[in-house]
Amino acid sequence: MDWLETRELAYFIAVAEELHFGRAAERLRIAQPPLSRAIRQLEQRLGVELFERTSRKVMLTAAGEVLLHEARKALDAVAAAARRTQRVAEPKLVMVMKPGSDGGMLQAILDTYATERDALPVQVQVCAIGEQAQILRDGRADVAVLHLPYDDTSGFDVEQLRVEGAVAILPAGHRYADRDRLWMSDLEGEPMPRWPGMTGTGPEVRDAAQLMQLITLGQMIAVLPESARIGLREDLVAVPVVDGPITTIALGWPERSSSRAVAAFVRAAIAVAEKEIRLDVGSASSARAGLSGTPRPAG
Amino acid sequence: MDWLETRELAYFIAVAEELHFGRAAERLRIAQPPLSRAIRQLEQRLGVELFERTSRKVMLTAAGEVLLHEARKALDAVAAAARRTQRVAEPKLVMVMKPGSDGGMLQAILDTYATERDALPVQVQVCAIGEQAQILRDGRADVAVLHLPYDDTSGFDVEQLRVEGAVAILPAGHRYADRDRLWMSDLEGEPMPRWPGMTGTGPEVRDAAQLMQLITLGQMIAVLPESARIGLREDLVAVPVVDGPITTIALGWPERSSSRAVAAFVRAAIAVAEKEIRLDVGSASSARAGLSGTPRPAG
DNA sequence: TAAAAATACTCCATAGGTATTTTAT
DNA sequence: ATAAAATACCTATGGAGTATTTTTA
Repeated sequence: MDWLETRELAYFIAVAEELHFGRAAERLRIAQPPLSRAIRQLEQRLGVELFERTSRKVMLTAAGEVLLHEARKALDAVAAAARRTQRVAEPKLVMVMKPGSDGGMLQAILDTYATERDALPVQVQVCAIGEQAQILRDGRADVAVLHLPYDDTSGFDVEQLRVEGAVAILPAGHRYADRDRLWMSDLEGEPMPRWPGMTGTGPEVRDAAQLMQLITLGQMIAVLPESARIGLREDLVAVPVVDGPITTIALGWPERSSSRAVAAFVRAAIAVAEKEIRLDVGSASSARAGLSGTPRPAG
Repeated sequence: MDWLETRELAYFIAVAEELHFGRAAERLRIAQPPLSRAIRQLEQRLGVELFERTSRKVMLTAAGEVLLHEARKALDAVAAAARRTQRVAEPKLVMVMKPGSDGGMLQAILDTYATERDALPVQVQVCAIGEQAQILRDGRADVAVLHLPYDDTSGFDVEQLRVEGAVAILPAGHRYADRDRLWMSDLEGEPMPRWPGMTGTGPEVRDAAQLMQLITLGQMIAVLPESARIGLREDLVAVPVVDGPITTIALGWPERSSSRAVAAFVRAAIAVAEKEIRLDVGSASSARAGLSGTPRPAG
């Protein structure tokens, strides 16, 4: 054999993440000695030291860091291969999004899609913030609603749907609640949420409901894309932030996809987004830009 | 185990490509029966039929087509994991390009790169036409010079370096050899080369030297990016084709790369390309466009 | 009837387990 | 002294080989 086996990569990742052979073995539900041997063997096969180990501490070498990175990508691809193959049997399109991230376009997209010739039943899967990319990468979903530049789009083809400005979400009684617009500088010093996986200060927030709760309680405020207005609790207000971050709502799908169903979904989404913009011409609150240059799926 | 093994995917690909268990087994250097069993087992594990087989013919099912596509991506990723890990030990940057595809910028890029703090020794690997993407994908190279829209960039991050117009390469005695410019319509009916992997008519051509030879012999002409002028044989002439295809010379590297060396190389290439354009302002023969919007490697 | 895949069986390489030793803090 | 990795040794799963049967064009 001249190839690395999936099992070896999975074992390596477990050890690299735990930095402890015993715990990693437990996680893998095997005993510690075979794991030690497997890693040694992997190192010999690659001709490279992956860990520096003493009896007290396990550390990744530079080569180990690279393999951790690459092995994750490889295992994602292997998992995706299995999932996407199995999904052929039960034809449906799985779309993943975080709650409320569709800017109110989803219903129209689904309706338009349903009229397409290549349409399949759509299963909308709602996930936690920041999870979409991983779910798309390992084959659990076929399409994702992404927010640029926040979500990592590498490895995906992407089509931008809409560009949104920012609004500040404030408790109704906030001193800025009556303002008709704000600047970022107005908000300096206000506590802001920290999303999972992001670094920074402030309390970590897992989802929007949690965030809104904290804002209501006066613990923090947040600057969000303007579509956060949709379905806002009545004890909160949204004030445009003129120089706030611009967000792009986009659709992502696996690179080099050959799925007609995905292609049809993307077409439907673009049609809806373009229709919206046409209705919206002249409004300062919404604009569409930078749409070309992204390849669409084949078919 | 709940994951597919690399071996199973490799076996599957062999059968899917040969559509014949005996030949596939030979290629894999194993006997036919274990291969049949392995594929059956894979089908059972996935719960999906991958082949329709009779004793006379083997055909891929729809699910099989999907798996072939996905398994190739997955095995590329596994191979890349091994190669990139091993390469940490012998630190160098491998750059892959097809001959003459650098538009004359390479020397300057290498010189600029050498002055960067994160620079490593560079090994320039010259490959056949259309091979760059695969070599980058399976980890044999760290960076590639690509020609858009001809090379498939999916799975890579890309930075555009220069946009080029087209020239027709003609034998010195050709009836258009003295023209100072041409239109595509002038060239209708002329025999043109067919590149490997591309469909179309005309004799297949593997590399530029071969192509130039055939043009010299009056067997064909070619429309190429204008940098093909560099080092042109003296028995050939290049005439601008006003409405010919526009080519972009770009640098590609693995998505989500975290290599400082790659990042430095990309910086150097961009610096050189931008300097060239500054020198070139006002010239009609060269322009740079659409540079932004592509992420650069981290680090 | 013949080419090719599937079955039957046998064997052995190796993944994995248990008991123990070594090592570095 | 002790936590944790490595080593020694054993077991058994399952991958691969040979011989044979089944299938269908």
